[in-house]
Amino acid sequence: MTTDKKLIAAASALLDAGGEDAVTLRAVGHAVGISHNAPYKHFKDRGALLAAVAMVDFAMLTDAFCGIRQSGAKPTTKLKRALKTVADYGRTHPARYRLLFSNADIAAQGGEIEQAAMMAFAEFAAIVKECQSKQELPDAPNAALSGLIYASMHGLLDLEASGRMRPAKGLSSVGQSVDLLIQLLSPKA
Amino acid sequence: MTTDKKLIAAASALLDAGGEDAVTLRAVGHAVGISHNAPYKHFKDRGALLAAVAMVDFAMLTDAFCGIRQSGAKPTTKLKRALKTVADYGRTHPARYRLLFSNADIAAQGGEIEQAAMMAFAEFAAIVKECQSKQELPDAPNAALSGLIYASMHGLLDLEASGRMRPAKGLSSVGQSVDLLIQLLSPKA
DNA sequence: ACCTGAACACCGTTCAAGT
DNA sequence: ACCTGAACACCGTTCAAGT
Repeated sequence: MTTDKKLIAAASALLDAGGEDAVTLRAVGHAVGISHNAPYKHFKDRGALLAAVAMVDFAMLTDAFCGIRQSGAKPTTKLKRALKTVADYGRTHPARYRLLFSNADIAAQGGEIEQAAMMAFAEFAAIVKECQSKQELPDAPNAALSGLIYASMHGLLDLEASGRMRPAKGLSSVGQSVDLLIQLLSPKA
Repeated sequence: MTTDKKLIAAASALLDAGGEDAVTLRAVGHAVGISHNAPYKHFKDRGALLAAVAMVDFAMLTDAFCGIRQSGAKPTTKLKRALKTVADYGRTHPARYRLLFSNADIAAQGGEIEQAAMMAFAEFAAIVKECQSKQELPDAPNAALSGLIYASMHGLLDLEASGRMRPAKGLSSVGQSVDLLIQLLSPKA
């Protein structure tokens, strides 16, 4: 494995283990067995290394969505699976999820990262479109509806991750809330 | 004004001016005219100072929601106004908004801050309940529906603030997306 | 009670120097 | 081309000392 890949893998592992603050260049360098400033020969700065982690994960999500879309399941099942994929990823790797969907510095780097994000969204939107074709979701503009559904999912996950989904709020779980949303959005239900 | 209040005001201003990273105890102390470690006599640590800022803002949102609820407007108008209040606050003070709704460390402090958050949510839920009573929103459990609507709003705002609401995604604006949500949720529309 | 200055253990980043 | 060690300008936090 090249040093670049090793650095990305180390940063990814540190994100899972201790959150974004744990990803210091000193810790990353130490994990790979090089000095704390050697990463600068592979990435412009700390932000670029984190963006590289995000790139890998966006590609993974795109693949996952694509696999679900090409499966033989019925549209709403595909949608629920796609949303569950996101929820599982967000819960298992909260710091990495935030990198992809909540970190302004990452998005500000534009270019490759923005394209990777748009590819993942396009796959998601394609699944939503299938639901719309089968009249299982309303006839709103596909991008707007897909964005709204994704944003709802994101809001639920972010509130949960930051400890704001208290049972007292009636938000017993992200899964239940998503199911409620899809049910309420279903035409004529 | 007591030193405590001055520190909170200074931290709040620094959040608006330069984001969370700009709120260093050195900068806060300097703004108030004391040394960089004097704040420790008023707040346990940097996190407690930020939590105090969040407390003030939660109370402000609670008041705003309460005022809207007691107005003579029709329920859906109240709901839209409440959501617009949140959107305006989130856009004008993004760093402070994140403190209230995205910062895990703040929520983890529990106690007072959690209670302040729940009071704001209760006011919001009361407005949603009025909409439900007038059959303008579906007959789902109030807390679950309120949480879902708020989470959607939060997801839209967070994605926008972090630079992920590209027009290409069909999410031309948070306002339009919120309107779409309320329209789609309206029974028999 | 409230504040100060020095100090400690960290950061990201830069740079001269090595191979 | 890739790496190292020292250095710089920051942090949050602690502590002894002052009033």
